[in-house]
Amino acid sequence: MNPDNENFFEKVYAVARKIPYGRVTSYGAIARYLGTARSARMVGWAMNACNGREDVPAHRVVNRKGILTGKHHFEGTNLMQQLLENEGAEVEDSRIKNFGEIFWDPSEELGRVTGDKE
DNA sequence: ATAGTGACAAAAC
DNA sequence: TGTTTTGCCACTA
Repeated sequence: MNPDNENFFEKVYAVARKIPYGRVTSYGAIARYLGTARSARMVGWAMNACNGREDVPAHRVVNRKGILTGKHHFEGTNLMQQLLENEGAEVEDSRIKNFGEIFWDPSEELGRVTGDKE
């Protein structure tokens, strides 16, 4: 199946699901991987729709500052933060302290296609 | 088809 | 230095 066949949202979910445990990424990173770097807002919006999708770890997706911008959309007030801390992330004041350490870039980890990097 | 929105991002002030 | 504004693209009404 071609991911292109899926809607933009589905693509976002696909990448979000690929986020490894204890890692986080930014909306822009996902958007860029999808080829729509300027639609970072769409990524976040897709997350909003993913509210009912437990398959999508939206709590691992934050803005480029490592701030849990979308925590307001979760059930509790700090549910998103709790989940991240549970995964080993150092979160304080709704912000990931070691964001730069656990940051996971899809375009880097997933690598592009062909597998032939060089 | 038009208008409005939205969990971002980066530039401008 | 922090705050404000625009841009951006895809989706919904």
